[in-house]
Amino acid sequence: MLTRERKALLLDRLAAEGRLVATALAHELNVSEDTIRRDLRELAAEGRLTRVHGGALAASPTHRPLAERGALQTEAKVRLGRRAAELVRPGQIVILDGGTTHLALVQALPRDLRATIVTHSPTVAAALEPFERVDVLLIGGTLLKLSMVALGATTAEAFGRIAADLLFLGVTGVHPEAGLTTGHPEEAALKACLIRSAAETVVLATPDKIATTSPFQIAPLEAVTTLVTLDDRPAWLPDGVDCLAA
Amino acid sequence: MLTRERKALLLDRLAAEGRLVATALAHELNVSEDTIRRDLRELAAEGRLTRVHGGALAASPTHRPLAERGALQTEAKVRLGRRAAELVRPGQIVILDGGTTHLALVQALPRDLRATIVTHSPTVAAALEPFERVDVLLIGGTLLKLSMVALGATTAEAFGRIAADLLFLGVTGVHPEAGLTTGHPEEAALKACLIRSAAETVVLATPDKIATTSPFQIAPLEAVTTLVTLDDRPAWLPDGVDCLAA
DNA sequence: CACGATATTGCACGATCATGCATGATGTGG
DNA sequence: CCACATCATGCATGATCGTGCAATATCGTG
Repeated sequence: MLTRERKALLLDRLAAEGRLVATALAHELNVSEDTIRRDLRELAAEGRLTRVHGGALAASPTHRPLAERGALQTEAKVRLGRRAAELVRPGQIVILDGGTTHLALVQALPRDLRATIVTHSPTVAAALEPFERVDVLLIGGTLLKLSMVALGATTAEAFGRIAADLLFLGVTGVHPEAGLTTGHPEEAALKACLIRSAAETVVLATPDKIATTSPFQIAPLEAVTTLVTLDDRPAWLPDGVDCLAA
Repeated sequence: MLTRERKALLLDRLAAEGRLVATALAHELNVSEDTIRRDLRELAAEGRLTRVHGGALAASPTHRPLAERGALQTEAKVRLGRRAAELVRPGQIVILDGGTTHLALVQALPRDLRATIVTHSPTVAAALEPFERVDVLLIGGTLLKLSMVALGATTAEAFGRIAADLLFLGVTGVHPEAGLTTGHPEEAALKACLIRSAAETVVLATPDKIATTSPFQIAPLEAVTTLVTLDDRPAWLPDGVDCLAA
């Protein structure tokens, strides 16, 4: 039996019976208990069920709407998010910028991740609700409706007091000469603050953003530590910048 | 039977019958009384029930995770939200506390409302996205997963700098003697800050919160300007407090 | 086809959890 | 005050868990 097939069967069974018992399933499916435990652990990390001692129970239903909203994500963003989620190490302090791409990133994080996430996006913060072991630091400010992030002097000041390990930065343009750009002047200024507050800067760029520019510059390309894309590394990317293909 | 499953069953039974008898449950579930006692002890430690000699009684309601109660976006909350939304006048500065009831309030606001809304709940902030003419001031802080609101010194300080016209306050208990109460000490302290930051305080109370208490007091009943309920005005409500039936 | 990379599985190990029992303490009702 | 039920605690036992490791299968690529 295929692994994915077995996992699907586990979820079906869970939906039907409301609970799963590891030992019974191992015997029934003729695999070791280790394998079943592994399956359950992985499904739990995806938030599809709740792991308990001896088996698993159905996940609390409130966390479903998140999964549904995830359906509106484009394939590209989901892939970028998954790849980027692998960059987060346990215990790190991570700044998450706003935007649907980073929402996809959140959805790709393992449910049992232990980390501190700093964000000025209420949408991202709300999506972090199911992650019990993640400490969330919400940065306030005046909300910009267009991109749903907090802006303003207090926001910048708050980020100035933070030294994070990792920053996931949202941009609307990545260009050989213009560097990182976005469509709103205050947002650009704040994003520059974010870069200063983190040791490493990761930019997730869907193909439509590569080699394009928006009116307001955030920083030169050299400010980026890692660029995550779907395609191959652009030739014009500076040597100091890593490039990961999702 | 799985341990967690058994605990869930105990809570269900408690909700249905209002009390639990240890010996009877031990016999019924085919486990020793020690096990049942252990379960009850642990559930009591989590605040999900009140331990008494011989069994357990229902605990004061809902200082449970948002996830568990949020699932039921009940008719009651929608009605309360609709009634409360009528209290908001154009141009006002309004503080919105967290909680599903206030989420219902947001849904009931007119889409063309022009106002400033201040909130420390990312969930509420996210729900305000479609309101183009509403300015949203997001207050940051450390996010409490249980109720999904920002807490901490910076949060309180930020509210201290605000003078709002109207506050919609979330509580888990409205009681003639204990006053307004909630299930988390820091939350209670912050809610007291909110009251000081607003000229008028409105409390939306579903029937399960009326005449009940939670462990931590926010303020006496006199701090309330208007109480919005589903039923008639409670007799014990101080004279200075208005009461609206939704 | 050959080769390395990756995924999957089972096993071993020490750690943790759940359970029932014994014991002495505490509460309850007469 | 006594008899009895209930309780908390410590302990032993077996089940379950997570991790690291090795064997095998599968995949991708040249």
